Amino acid sequence: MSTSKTYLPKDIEDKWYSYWLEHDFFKSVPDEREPYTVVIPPPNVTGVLHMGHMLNNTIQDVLVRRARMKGKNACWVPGTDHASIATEAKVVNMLKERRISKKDLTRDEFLKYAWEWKEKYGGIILDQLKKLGASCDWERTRFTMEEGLSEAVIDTFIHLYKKGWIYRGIRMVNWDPQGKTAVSDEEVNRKEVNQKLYYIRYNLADGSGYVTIATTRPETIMADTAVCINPNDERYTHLHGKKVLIPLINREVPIILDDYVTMDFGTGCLKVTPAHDLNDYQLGQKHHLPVIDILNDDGTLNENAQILVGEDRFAARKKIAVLLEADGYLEKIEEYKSQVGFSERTDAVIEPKLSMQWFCKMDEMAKPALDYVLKGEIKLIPDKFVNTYRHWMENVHDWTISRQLWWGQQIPAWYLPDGEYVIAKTVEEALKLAKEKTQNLGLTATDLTQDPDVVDTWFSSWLWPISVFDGFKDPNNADINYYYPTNDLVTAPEILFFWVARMIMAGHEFRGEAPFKNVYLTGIVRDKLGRKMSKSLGNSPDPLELIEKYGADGVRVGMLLCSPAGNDLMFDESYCEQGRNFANKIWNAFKLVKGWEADESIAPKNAIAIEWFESRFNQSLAEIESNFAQFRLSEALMSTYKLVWDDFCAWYLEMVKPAYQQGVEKQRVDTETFKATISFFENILKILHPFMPFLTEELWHDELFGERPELDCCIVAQLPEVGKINTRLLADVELVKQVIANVRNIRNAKQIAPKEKLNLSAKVNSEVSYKYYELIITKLANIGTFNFIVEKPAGAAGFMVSTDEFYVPLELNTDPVEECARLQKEKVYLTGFLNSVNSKLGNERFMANAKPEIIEVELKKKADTEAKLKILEESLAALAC
RNA sequence: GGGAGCUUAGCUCAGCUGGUUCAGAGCAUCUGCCUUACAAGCAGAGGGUCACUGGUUCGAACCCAGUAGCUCCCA
Repeated sequence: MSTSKTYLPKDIEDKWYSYWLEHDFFKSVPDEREPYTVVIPPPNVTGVLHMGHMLNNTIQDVLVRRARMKGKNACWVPGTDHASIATEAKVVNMLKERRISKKDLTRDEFLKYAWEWKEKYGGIILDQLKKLGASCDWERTRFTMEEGLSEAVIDTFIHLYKKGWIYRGIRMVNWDPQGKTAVSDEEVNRKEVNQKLYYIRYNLADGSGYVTIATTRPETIMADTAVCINPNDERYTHLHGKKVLIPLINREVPIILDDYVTMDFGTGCLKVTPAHDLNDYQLGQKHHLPVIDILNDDGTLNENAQILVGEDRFAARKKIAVLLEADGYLEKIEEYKSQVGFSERTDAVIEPKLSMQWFCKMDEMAKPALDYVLKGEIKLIPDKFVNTYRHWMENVHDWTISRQLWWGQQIPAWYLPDGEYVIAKTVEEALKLAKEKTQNLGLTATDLTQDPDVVDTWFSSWLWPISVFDGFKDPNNADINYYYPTNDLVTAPEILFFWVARMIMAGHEFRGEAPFKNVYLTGIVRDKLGRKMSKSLGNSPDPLELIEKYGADGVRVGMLLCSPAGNDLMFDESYCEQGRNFANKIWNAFKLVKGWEADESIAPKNAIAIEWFESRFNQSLAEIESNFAQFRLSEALMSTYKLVWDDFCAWYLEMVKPAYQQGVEKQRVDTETFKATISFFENILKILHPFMPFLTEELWHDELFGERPELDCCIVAQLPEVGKINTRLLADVELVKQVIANVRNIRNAKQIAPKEKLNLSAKVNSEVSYKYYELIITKLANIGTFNFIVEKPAGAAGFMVSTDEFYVPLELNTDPVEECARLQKEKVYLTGFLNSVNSKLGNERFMANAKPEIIEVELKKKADTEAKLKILEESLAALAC
């Protein structure tokens, strides 16, 4: 082991990661132990590691490593998501660079390229997770589009279709003209955008005047099939039953009446465009209006528009404004703010579009999925998300599951020449069904065409906790029976509905059981200024560079230090720096102890320090356990941090550390101290391991801890159990620490060097036996002689700890005036405090209502304060001031 | 428009059933130290009208109402 002055993570991280892999420490197979299962939220196969993944996977790894160290059979299943839209877009771009157009390829040719791309670039992210130390069972790595998982998707589709929960229909969908596919409501982000509101005149067909309508989308007027006014609008009664001409193309459309129209918005006249607006579509259905679709799939205008054919919708908007203006149809343009939908995947403006799509009914599945959470069978952490979850589940819409893409599971619907369809897993089965359906025995496979669309990616990831254990293919296999339901799911709140809710639905439908017990929702990683980390802002650090700079352990600690459960975290590199410094602190504490050697001939003298640290350790351990039980990871880490840095390094090691012995290679300490310290250190390594796996594993194997068999590794060490806690000792040592701090303070104030010994006199008025702690006090406060007195000495700097008095005789006499002022100030404070306590105790209603314990506390406050005041008075009298 | 949440030290956050010596932590800051493990360190210190206004209570950071600001979700 190197003895460098600082911890150098680079040398050891790869070494130990490989060691763990080679010895199958991450591997899990069912056995008699209790399982602990986590399935990774599968990152996009196209993805690269970002800060959100870092946080998410650090948390999962801490939980998994802890479970492993608690003797559970820990299984963390990794994998990736095929991410239809994102991946297909990447492949299309790759092809573009090679001057190949998707249009010129057959489906099979395209998929060949896509798989090629996936093999080459996909899954980089999983290798990156290894750098972080993720202890996934890599042999279980799954991919949502691999054969078995795709089969599960198809079976699920058929199952739900047979139940009548999947149907086909013409609906207004959210169309992404860039991805050229429908997307679900959940994949549409609404943003407020500054728009223009165009006021356009429509001439009445009979030439008797005109009406003015207001619209943000003038390019769609050619798709209008009516103008609508509110029947109660008195301004327009003269228009009832009339017709108007659409400007520029002069097509005649009726004026219809409906109280849907808001009279005070715009002009009170609404253009009705059923093909390009959801509300207009509903209005059109009600009034039996025709539907004229003037847009192509890519957002350009088609022949139905008659003018501006081939122009993009936004270019057309500008151009038509010019045309309308030129012909005198444009009355005015106003600035207007409104919500516009953007595609989550491509950020293109969503176009409402009528199309034939597949839908999955949600209402029946939502009910039981809601119950799991409301009844507490699934816990959401933090629980504030329960409300959000309920709200969504009670207002759930049917799920648009078809996507006009090739990368994904192709919908198992087969169309017959007459437009009818059958749902079947294979073309053979489809043919059989088709023959039954049509009674036409002459049908052949070539008469059937499979639906070209694929299902939404979430339609495969909602099966993830089941499908990774092959629970569809083989519903009774050993893995699924052992690992399902999983324990904890760690994910981002933004996919609570996309993914978490639907997994619960699928879990209930296909296993009759919730897929997990706890859902830990992490915050969003933001920068110091609270902005979301994003590529375009360039405010996201590269996680791998951070690991390079601060070590994986440092970064893990940094992530957790700033991640309160459920709140967004304002990430800053300085947290990683703190993590690195912590690693270094541990490294150096280790170096200190490694420089020691047990010597039988030295009499043990640190029994008190040892007993104290043992109690302190157990106290912290209890705290850490309770924090973990409540998923307060950040606080569990902080308790650990303080235990190690403050209690172990700053106090314990300083208490027991031998004075420097010159001329020896190793510093000699008594055997008892040596053994205790090593055992403490080993326990500290254990509780640190889930947070800092690499450093702890490295130190674990040092010869200081003795010879270890090959498989005796920190990663599988069993966490210590909470042992006995001597609370009296802990309380006493707190007082002892105060004595030491006060002496140090006097040193500081009087500019006395730490090396110079001081004398200390104690006038003990309480029950505390300071004699017992003499060694600790003299060592840590660097005291020459420590004696006990009954009379206050003259010319000494004094301080009080609880009701005990301490004096440090100084060569330079203390200034009596200064001392007097200090005591007076103290007296004023204590008198005020006593008054407030007395008034409380004198209050009849307090005495009548407060709990007895509280009254007791107040009485003790009173007694203590009175005792202190008495001592103060004596001191003041002695100083004659 | 509907709903949820937040506001405590310069920053990030704890503060559990209203009650433990005038509200805690980490970081940052200030002062002094290169003290034979660690300057990525050590010792010590300072820093708060618990967003605001009112109410309930013997007692409020905590409960209630209102106000302001911020965040998120849904339409």
